[in-house]
Amino acid sequence: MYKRGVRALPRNGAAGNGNPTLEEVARVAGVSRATASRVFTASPKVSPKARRAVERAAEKLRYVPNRAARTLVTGRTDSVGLVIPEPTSFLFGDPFFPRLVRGIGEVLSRRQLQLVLLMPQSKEDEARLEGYLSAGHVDGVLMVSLHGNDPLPERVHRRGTPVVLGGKPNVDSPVNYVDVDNVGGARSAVEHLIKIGRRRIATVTGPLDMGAGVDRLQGYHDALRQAGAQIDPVLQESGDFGQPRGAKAMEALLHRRPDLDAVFCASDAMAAGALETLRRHKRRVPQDVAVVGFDDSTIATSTVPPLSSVRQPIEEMGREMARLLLAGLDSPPSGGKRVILATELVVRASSGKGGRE
Amino acid sequence: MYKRGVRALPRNGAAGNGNPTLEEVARVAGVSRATASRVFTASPKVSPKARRAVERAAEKLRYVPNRAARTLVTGRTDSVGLVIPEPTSFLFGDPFFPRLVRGIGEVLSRRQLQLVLLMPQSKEDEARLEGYLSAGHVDGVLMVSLHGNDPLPERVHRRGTPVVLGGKPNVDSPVNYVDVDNVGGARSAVEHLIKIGRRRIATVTGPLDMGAGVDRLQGYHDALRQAGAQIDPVLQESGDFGQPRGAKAMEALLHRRPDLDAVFCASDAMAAGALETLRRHKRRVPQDVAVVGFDDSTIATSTVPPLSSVRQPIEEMGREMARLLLAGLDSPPSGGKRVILATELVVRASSGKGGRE
DNA sequence: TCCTTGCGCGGGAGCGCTCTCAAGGGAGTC
DNA sequence: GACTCCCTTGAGAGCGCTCCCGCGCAAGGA
Repeated sequence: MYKRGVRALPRNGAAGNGNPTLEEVARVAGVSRATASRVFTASPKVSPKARRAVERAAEKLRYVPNRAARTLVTGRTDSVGLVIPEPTSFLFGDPFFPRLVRGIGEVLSRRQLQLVLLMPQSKEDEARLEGYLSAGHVDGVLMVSLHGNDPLPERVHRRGTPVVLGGKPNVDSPVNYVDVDNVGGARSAVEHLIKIGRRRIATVTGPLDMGAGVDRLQGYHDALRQAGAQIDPVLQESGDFGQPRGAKAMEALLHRRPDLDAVFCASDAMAAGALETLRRHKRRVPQDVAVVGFDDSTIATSTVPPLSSVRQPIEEMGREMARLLLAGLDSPPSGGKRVILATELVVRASSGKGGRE
Repeated sequence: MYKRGVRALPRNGAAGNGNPTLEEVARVAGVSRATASRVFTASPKVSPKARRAVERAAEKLRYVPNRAARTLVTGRTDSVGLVIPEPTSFLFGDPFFPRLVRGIGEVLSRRQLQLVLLMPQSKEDEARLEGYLSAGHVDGVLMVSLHGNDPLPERVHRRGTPVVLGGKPNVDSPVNYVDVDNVGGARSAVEHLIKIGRRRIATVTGPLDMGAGVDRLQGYHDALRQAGAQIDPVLQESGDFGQPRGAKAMEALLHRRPDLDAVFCASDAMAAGALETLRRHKRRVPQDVAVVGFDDSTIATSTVPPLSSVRQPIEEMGREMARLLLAGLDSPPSGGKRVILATELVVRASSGKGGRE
């Protein structure tokens, strides 16, 4: 005898997981499926009585709408992707990542949107990513800090999915972005060094294939120029945001200009490295050499002396990215919006009183 | 005349987004939808010829399967949730969060699973979360570091969704978890202090409503006991993992036991605070007081002197969590699995040579 | 040559939901 | 009292996919 499939039994699939469906809620509430649906889609066309009945039934059955079914018909997924390229996560100072995600989450959760983390780890992943993002698996995309000129955001944007970048893209692109005022932050750091009487101000830059690296160098130049000072390439050394490179860069700077009296480092980690080197060379900080970092990370308060640093509104950046994306979800595709958030110099002992002015 | 709906036109919804469907791929490939489907579900029952035809058609049309439709019928979502309670993200040293997520992502991406970040930010969010997790919106759940005895993981586990915790739960629970060997790490730190000749070893604990806090204190006790030393409550001060509390706790300890000759801090940030206080009190580190931290964060290398610290395999913890979850997805619900990962003491100047032994 | 075996394939149902359409019924108007 | 209007409701189709069922055909055994 043949084994025969039994048609009447539910198949596997979502039906099998024991979750109540809208159908059941409607039955318990004594209304049609359509009316029950209207309650959950916040449609206004439901009588108070019917609404109450449905709400009670839903509560009783612990009903939770099936997102897949909803997505299938509406075309919305109620989720947004956050793309973080592999190398990025390590460059960031301190609690950058959690703070950013927190800001994003704050705004998204008010709209009941889920955040899907996408971290391509190989070329293969990256190739798949564009398809994934464009296929409607997410309603919008947030991306942080790309190196070089990644074509991905622009491609996805063109395919019609709203995109917001965190950090200025290297190339000129029609994609919306939010950035902190790296130029202004660096400028205020260097202006501060000038104001406390420093004249031979060096800098350790970030990686110059990143917007943040370029802009912080720009701010350094701006401040010097505005003060009528000359820009001396000998006072400039490039780094990678990491502590060891900071130490090495400081070594090189001291070798070339033993008489430098201040250094602006494009990250706190590099500034910590610089402090190390300065100590080894018996330079007093801030008396002989004043030091300012960037990021205002936890490192800044743990060094000796504590680091003056430029504070960035990371949470706010996350929030603003999410807000910009939400605006893009509601209205037709737009581009070219940019939001720049102010930074703030926090002066501590590494450039503070006790100097020689 | 009435406005009449035009039935023939596609409605809004996923059909409107211009993405090709399986139907179209099948048509182009000259096979049935069922056969095309078999190609994408990696079913073996497809002739090489048909398979090639489908693959070519898919490539040509840039076909990406619609996840919602697939989920609707299979009941799988191919995504897992990562739950991070609000207060948590701030407690963690340094690059904890990115490193953990990276480890998780490494394993998940090999299986094409998406990571959905869930950060309940209010009581309301938390209430919704249980429904969300149990309703089949994710195939499994990863959760990190809960305070107190959060009933959520156990509830979700009981409702049939695989769960893996990062960090030991406070209460005894049937939920799988991965943790680093906090007890062993702390023990090795204190044993090291004993070995370099310290006898009055104090500790600044973490929050004692967290597993990590309790276990690190436990390790401190174990090491002392094993060395035949007495456990003196006067040498013990509680903290919160943060730098300011570390500084304050050190103050209290020095006041009570001016003759202490070592301190083990349950986090690097607190150790940095302790160094601050010791400096103010003109204690030399490590000559007068040796200091060891925990986390081996970026702070550890930026202090003066650099901190000895206990290194944790964070990426590996993420990977192991993901692996454990994958195992749970494949096989029937299981519980009670636990994986403890070894830690490693990194000795630097704060407890190193130049001491007085 | 006929029958068995099994592999590959297509037909078709249905997952749970939203949304359009049209119908029912109560209130308001002349 | 008859008619109109609007507010609420239900029926039904269909989103794109997977999987069960059974058919047909080629290969192997008798």
